Amino acid sequence: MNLSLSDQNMHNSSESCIEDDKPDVMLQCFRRNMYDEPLASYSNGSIISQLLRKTIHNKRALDESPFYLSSSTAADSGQEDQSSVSSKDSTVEVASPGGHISTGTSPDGEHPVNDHLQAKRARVENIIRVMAGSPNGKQHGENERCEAEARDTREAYRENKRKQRLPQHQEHSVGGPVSSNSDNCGTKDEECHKLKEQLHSMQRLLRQLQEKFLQVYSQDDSEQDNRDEADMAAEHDTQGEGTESRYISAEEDFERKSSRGTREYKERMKVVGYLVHQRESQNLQETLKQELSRAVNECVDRVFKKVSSSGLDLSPQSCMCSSPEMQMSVGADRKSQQANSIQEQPQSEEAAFKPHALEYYENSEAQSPQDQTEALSLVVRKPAVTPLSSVTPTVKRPYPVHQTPFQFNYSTPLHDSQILEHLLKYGPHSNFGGLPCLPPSMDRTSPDSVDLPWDTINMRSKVTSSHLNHHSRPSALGAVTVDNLCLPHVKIECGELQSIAERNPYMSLNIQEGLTPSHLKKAKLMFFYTRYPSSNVLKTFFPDVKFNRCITSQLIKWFSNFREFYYIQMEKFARQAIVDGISEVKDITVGRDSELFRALNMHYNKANDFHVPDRFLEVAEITLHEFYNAISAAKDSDPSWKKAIYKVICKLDSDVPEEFKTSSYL
DNA sequence: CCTCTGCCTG
DNA sequence: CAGGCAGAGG
Repeated sequence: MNLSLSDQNMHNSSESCIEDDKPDVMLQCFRRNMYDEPLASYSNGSIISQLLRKTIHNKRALDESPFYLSSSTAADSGQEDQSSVSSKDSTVEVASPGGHISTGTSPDGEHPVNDHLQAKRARVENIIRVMAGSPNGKQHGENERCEAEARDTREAYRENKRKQRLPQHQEHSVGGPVSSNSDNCGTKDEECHKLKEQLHSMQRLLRQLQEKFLQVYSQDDSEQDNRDEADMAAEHDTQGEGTESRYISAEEDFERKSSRGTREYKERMKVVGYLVHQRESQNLQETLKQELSRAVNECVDRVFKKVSSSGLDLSPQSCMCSSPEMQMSVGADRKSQQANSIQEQPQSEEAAFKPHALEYYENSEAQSPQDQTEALSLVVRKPAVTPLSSVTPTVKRPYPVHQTPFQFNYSTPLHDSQILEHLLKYGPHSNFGGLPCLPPSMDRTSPDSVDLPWDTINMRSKVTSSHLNHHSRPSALGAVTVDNLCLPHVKIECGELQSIAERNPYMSLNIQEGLTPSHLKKAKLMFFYTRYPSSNVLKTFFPDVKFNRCITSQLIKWFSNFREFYYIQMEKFARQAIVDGISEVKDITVGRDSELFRALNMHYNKANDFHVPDRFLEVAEITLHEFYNAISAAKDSDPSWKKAIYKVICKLDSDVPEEFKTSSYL
């Protein structure tokens, strides 16, 4: 966004770049001049250049975003909005030359190629060294030294660019002659080896930084939540208007929660992320985490603001947000992603990934759900977007299973990336298994020992089941992963979520035009409670469905079909009982081991991960008795003999648990 | 009339 | 499961 004049000039002038004519010529030139040539001279140049090429790709994606322009992108562009990084630590400086550092002007462009190569090489080395040099962010001396070195290399870089654009434009740049430093010594092989080692150490560092960062943040945020509220309010007052400032303040808010060292980690990780090819995905993760945390912070603020103004109740109970399952969809995504990263070609995915995350922020403030069409079409194949308010923000996925209830399978460890993926696709507030409602103490208990606040529903511990864990057991993994995400321990009531979802196009997308397999599964489970749900009940329990005549009748039809199957089974088993010579109705019972129950369970609860309420067994037994009696009494000769039974059964409906009302209950 | 239901069929 | 149909009920 804040392209300075000189920056634009750079773009323009670089259009004369020999090899490329694309809009991103500068990048192209940048790449070729800064990286490819010199690195190609190394034996492992291909690796590095590949890495750097990916950096360019990244940058391109980021270039479209104001958020990254202010910080991350500056590293490569050599230009930056000073104000946007003024609060950041020196680490950034390494990558962000700023406008005031003296740069060598070299209109003549007569530098020997050797100096060139060395300068470029030095730059890469410096950046790497900076990253590896002080992982704890306390070796300031080292930092400064690196900065000095980096400044030199930056100068080389600038000079390089200038060489391309200056033949015509005699830029009035300030600065002295370049000191193309070549502090390196040794052969190219040594260089190569050094680089390799540095790369490895950087990888390790990145991991450490990630961990530390997460720790620090998750520790801090709980303590600072209250203070941050006030801070945020003040900040909003003092800072400029507009969404952008909002987000900036959110970022600062986010950063305030981190220690200074952590901030340095973050900055370093940004830089490293652009350099280290192998850590590409991790870098993406980090970036996404930051952005997501920002988003969550903002949402929290909104919620609290609204709460404080409306005096709403934030009781955790009212927010039994269940976990939407992602199931195979996400699994597939995940797999493909992993496969991609293995094949080292995740660019396309990233390209489709980051921009969306950004759009999410860009649009979250002003855009109405209806306006959001383009951006999401990439993430979501289903174009239909309806503004219906929904309790649980979920985004439509490119899968027929819409609503993507997010499933945490115990047998499947979740990675941050998966959570992030979910967050990105379904919004920060798509439940991670009712996270907000559960006490932190439950978070890390063993999944099997978790006692969930479910009265009527108890999950059967079918760990191996890859199917729906319909009813969550939400917290165990969900909360943990959220912790790892450094997300604040948000306690958001569903109503608040809804209001957020209403305002946030990205989160209101889970409202579906039509019914999906998830809805069908939910309906089947509901059948355990009610055989004859009224349309009102259906509307109540499918809040994420945009009801119309067609949808309603379809849902009703479902239950009609359920009943049909149910009664067929009843009749079948009743007749079987008669055939078996059972003479007493009392001898007919329906237990969980009975064949009848198995048949029914197989139909309505195929995954067998839902604990069927005892009441359903009672009703089934009663129904079976009714059929037995009727058949025994030869009433089945009457064409409408079943109707009497229906009348009895329809009175046995019980209330569907409130938990089913959660839109993404499954 | 509309809604809901059940039955039949594919 | 969904579509079509007919019938009951408001």
